Parts: sequence; structure tokens; C-alpha cells
Amino acid sequence: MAGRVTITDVAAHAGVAISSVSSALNGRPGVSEQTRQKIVEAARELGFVPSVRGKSLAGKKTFAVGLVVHRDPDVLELDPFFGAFINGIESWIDERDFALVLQTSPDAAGTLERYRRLAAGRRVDGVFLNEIEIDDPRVELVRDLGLPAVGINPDAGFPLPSVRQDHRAGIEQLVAHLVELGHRSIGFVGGPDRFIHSRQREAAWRDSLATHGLEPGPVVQGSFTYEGGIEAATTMLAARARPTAVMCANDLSAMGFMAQAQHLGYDVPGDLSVSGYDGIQLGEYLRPALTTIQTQPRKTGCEAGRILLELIDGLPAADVDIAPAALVVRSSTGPARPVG
Amino acid sequence: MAGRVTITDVAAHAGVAISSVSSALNGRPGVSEQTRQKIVEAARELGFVPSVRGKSLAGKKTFAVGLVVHRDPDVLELDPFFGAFINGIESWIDERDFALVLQTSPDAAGTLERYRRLAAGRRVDGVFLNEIEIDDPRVELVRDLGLPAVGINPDAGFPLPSVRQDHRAGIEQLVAHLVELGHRSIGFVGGPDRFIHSRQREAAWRDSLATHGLEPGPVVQGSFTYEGGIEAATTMLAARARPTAVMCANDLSAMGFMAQAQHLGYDVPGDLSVSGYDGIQLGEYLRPALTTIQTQPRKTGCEAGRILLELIDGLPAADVDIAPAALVVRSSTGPARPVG
DNA sequence: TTGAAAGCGATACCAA
DNA sequence: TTGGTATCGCTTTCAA
Repeated sequence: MAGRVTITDVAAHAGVAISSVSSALNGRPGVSEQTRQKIVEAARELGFVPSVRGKSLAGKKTFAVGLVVHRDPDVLELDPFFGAFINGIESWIDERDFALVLQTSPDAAGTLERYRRLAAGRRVDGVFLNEIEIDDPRVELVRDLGLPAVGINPDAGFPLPSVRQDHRAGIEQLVAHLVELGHRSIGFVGGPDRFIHSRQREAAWRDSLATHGLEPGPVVQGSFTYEGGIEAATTMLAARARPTAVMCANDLSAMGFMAQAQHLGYDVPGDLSVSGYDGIQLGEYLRPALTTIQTQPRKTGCEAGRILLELIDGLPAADVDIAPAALVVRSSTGPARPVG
Repeated sequence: MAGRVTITDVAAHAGVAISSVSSALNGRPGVSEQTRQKIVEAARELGFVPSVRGKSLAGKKTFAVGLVVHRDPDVLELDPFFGAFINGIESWIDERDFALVLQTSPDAAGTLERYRRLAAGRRVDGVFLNEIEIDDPRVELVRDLGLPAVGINPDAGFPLPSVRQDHRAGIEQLVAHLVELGHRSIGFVGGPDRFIHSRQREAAWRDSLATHGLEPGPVVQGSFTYEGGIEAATTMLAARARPTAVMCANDLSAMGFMAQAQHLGYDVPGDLSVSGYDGIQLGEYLRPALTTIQTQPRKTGCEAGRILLELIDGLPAADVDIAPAALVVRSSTGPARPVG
């Protein structure tokens, strides 16, 4: 029974009061170096690990943070993004003895309810707000609840502390890359319009084209899914004036788009250049390997964890900008060939 | 401040003792119907939600269960399987006010350490043991720790309560399907040898072939990843005697395998039939759509959650078998054509 | 510097 | 049927 050792046992074993044990083990002042040594030794011998239960009641913290992932009931497959993002969160919080409570919710209403219950039961000390939507109701919710929260890649002016990774630079690089390859008609497969990051990426695409004096190519709204990419390709490539290059709002939809384009008989990148956004591992192994914009989900998660813990400690947390997502050129983009 | 109401407030508001509030709200006997009404009403008015903190200290439970996902540091993309599995767990535990603590660990040693710390800090009341390996050290660990645990798809004779979904039936159906299509040389792309489910699937493949009087085709060990599928295809299709059909141990590797086969100029299923295992959503949209064996990760998660909660309550939990994974024929398998 | 004691928010036992 | 109280394991305040 490795875990049954309590602070009382340690105190008894070291011959001191439990308050001294608490102080010593938490690095607080008011304990002589000698006593501290003794206590640390006793704790080590006994294999003492403080109970989160006790700490949380006394400390008014739960030592847990929450993330609610909202996914369509039919597509409960997690976006490849999440693995690294979650790992990033943990890389920071674990060392500080926090744990991540993960919930999945099939619908929007359920998502709000999840956040509400996490807060109501004082189950978590703070939450991450990912995949932020326009007028996201979670913002008001966490405000009402007084729940510390960190936004992931929100718009400028987002009212909560946030972690952002610039998307504009990478998209500008990508457009420049395509323009240099001779592309003049560059289409876009977006994500659902309600997401901030959908809009951001589309706006950056549009602006970058303008910089090069180009009109926006065709736009199709996808869904950040493989299936959405397939549908987008079907739609976009059926149109009379098809583009010579298509930028997709994420890798998963780019994969679907590319697969469908190939299925329809287009050579990628010969007939059509295709790019993604995210930089998931899978893209590297596709045929052709996917040109994309490499994001840092692990880093993003790590910074988000850091900020959230600061907020929980009542510290003033400043927004964090991590290094801009950058273009990774692989083989799915190539020289433009006149549309035949 | 929706969450700041404590049991004391409710007791005061209802003019009763906190012990009565506790009894009434937890549906325990010893409270008159009239008093119960009064208390319920007071709780409702005040918006009382019991604090998990308090409950956990007093009740000697944390109301949380843990899952550690072990992934290669370079591939922190979660297997599509996990989304539905996690959702299944939650579908059961949420209603019972349990939460899921998710951790990711890049290496095996770290995984053990995660479990150990979850237990030591009494952070969770029980854990799920997924992707079980031969002589899995976690088994001994949870035994030593006295930590309730549920195995996911272990071998027969696994010493802990488990949830299993039969794999043999589906694989037999698949082999029968291929044999009927005229295939006589059926290869296999396995998962890492240390996993129980890798071995199970390979054994079932081998046995099913024997049933049909067939020799096992070529075997390549993959890694359950897309990349592994690519490598497997490269290896297997370079051999002089290539099979006419290949069964992959999961969908992700089947996707990689198929992509690489196509890249190498093979038509699927014309030249080569390819199948997966899992039944992830993505497979449906591939070109050709992936023939696979449909598992029930959500159901598996749900049942695992149910059993684990029973164990935590000290109830004797029996193993659960959910309906066998069944063959789903799509377009990646077709009539055998003599190897040219 | 040290130790005793008061919470934290529930549950559960035991008198009344 | 009630209500008082000990208890869980820790943090924190306050005397000694």
C-alpha cells in the first residue's frame, strides 16, 4: 500500500508536528534547515506523496484543469492536433502536480454544460477555451463563473488571457510560394464560418492574394474534416474555372481534397497544387507529401498550461505569442500548369 | 458566484442539520419526505452543487478515473480510436459524477510513472489499461497499488476485470470474404509484437487461413501507424511472391499501405485487395473506401467505465464481452486477379 | 523555530 | 426522524 502514508505518519516518524511537515515539504520558511532535512528524509523513507484530496480541500484548489473537446457525434475521432496539444499542456502542468480533465461533447449545448458542471463541482481550477467561435458563449460563462480560462488562438481583443500562434506569416509565405510557382488562381477551402480560426485563415489568404495583386480564387466552406475536403474538391473542381492551386484550412481537409482530386483524375501537383494547415505527422507520408503550414500544438499547449496556472495562482497573466507558424514546402505544390 | 454555495448554506436555508441535507440529497433513508422536500427545494433555490473536494475527502474517493495514452514522442497524434473510446467512457461516468483524467506519455517508463503518480496522489480511484502488452508491468503495478483497474481487450486469462470485443469472428468473416473473392495468398501487416491485440489479430488471421486450408501469406510487422503501413507496403510488394490481398492490423496502417500500393502503381482492389481493422470514420471516405472490421470503441469505453465504477464501489465485476467486431465490406477488396 | 488547533466541505455514526 | 460531531488529509494561522 504505497499510497497510504499521510502527513501524520511523516510527522510522527520525524518527531515533529504536521504543520512543520507541511511547511518543510512545500518549501515554506519557518523551518530550520535541520528539521527540514529530518522531515524530507522521513517523507522519503515512508514514500510519502501528499494526497490531492487533502490539499485540494485545504488549499481551495483542485489541482486540475479542464478541456472540453467538442466533436460531432458521428466523428468522434479526435483531430490529430489534440494529441500534441494535450501533451503540451501536460508537459507543463504535470510538474506542478496538476492534472488534465478531458471531456468530449457531441454538441454545443453539451459543451457549455460540461464547462458549467466542471466549475460547479469545483472539479477544476481553470479551463482551456479552444476552437473559439464568434461570440463564443463560453467567454461569458467563465466570466460569470469566475473561472480562470485561457483562450487558444482567439482574435485580437479577446477578453481573456490567450496563447496565439500567428497564422498570417505562414499563409503569406504559402501564397508567395504559390505565386512564385506561377499560380494566379488560388482557391481556398475554409472551415466552418463560426470559428475564429476559420475566418482568420481565410482572411489571411485573401489579404495575401491582394498583396500580390491577385483576385481571390474560388472559396468552399469545409468542415476541417477529411470528408469535408472530399466534398470541397468535388464542388470546386466541377466548376468551369477551376483554380490551379488550393489552400485548405487544415491538413485533414487537405488530405480529403487531395485524395478526391486524384480520384477525379487530377495529378497533384501537376494539374493542381494543394496545401494544408497544421503540419500533422500524417501529411509527411502522403503521396505527394503535403505542403503545409507547420503549427506548434505542443508548444501552444505548454504555454496555455503555463498561463492558466498563473491565473489560478492569481497572478496577472500576459498573452503569449509563440513563434509564427511557418511554411513547410513538400511535394503537393508545384509549378502552375495552364488549366486545360 | 454560482458555485460558492456549500452544504452549510443549504442546511441553514432549510433550517436543518447538514447531515440531513447530505442524507436527503444522496437519497439515503432516515429523512422524512417532508424534510426531504424542504431540503431539495432549498438546494434548488440556492443552486447547490456539492463540492467534489469535500466529497472526495470525506468519501475516500476522488470521483475521477485515469487513462494514460502511450504515444511515441514524434507521433503525438492520437489514434482515431481514442476519440470514441474516451467519449464512451464519459458517457457512463459523467452521469455518476466521475471525471476522466487523461495523460499522455511518450515512453513506456513514463507511462508506468504516470500510473504510479495518479495512484500515489490518490488522484484517481481507478484506471483503464489499454493497449495491453505481453507481461504488461502495469498489471503488477495496479495490484501493488491496490488500484482498481479494467483491461481493454486483453487476452483470455487476464487477471483483471476486462472488456473484450471479439476479434476472431470479424477476421474469419474477412478471410472468408477474401477467399470467396478468389484470394489464395493473403498477407498480413501486424502491429508491434509486444501488444496483445497485435498478436491476437495475427493469430486469428493465421487460424482463419488454416480453416480454409491456406498457407499464411507474407507477414510484415507494422506499427499501427500510417507510416508503418507505407513501409509495410514497400517491403511486401517488393518481394517476388506478392500476395493478392493484404489484411492490416488497423485502419491507419491500412491507409498507409493502400496509399503506398497505389503510389507504386498497383490498383486497389484490382491488383491488390487491402483491408483494415477498427472501422474509423476516415476509412469510409478513402478511395477506394476501406474494407474493414468495425469495432465499437464507444461501446467499449462505456462498458469499461461501467465496470471500473463497479470495482471502485467494491462490487464484484464480471468481464464484459461486447458484440463481436464485424466485417464491413467496402471497395478496397475485390476479386483476385492472378499476380502478373 | 515549533506545535497546537482551526478550518475546508462533505460523509457517517451515534445520540437525542 | 433528527441534529451534533468526529473524520478525512492537508494548509494556515497563531501561540508558545
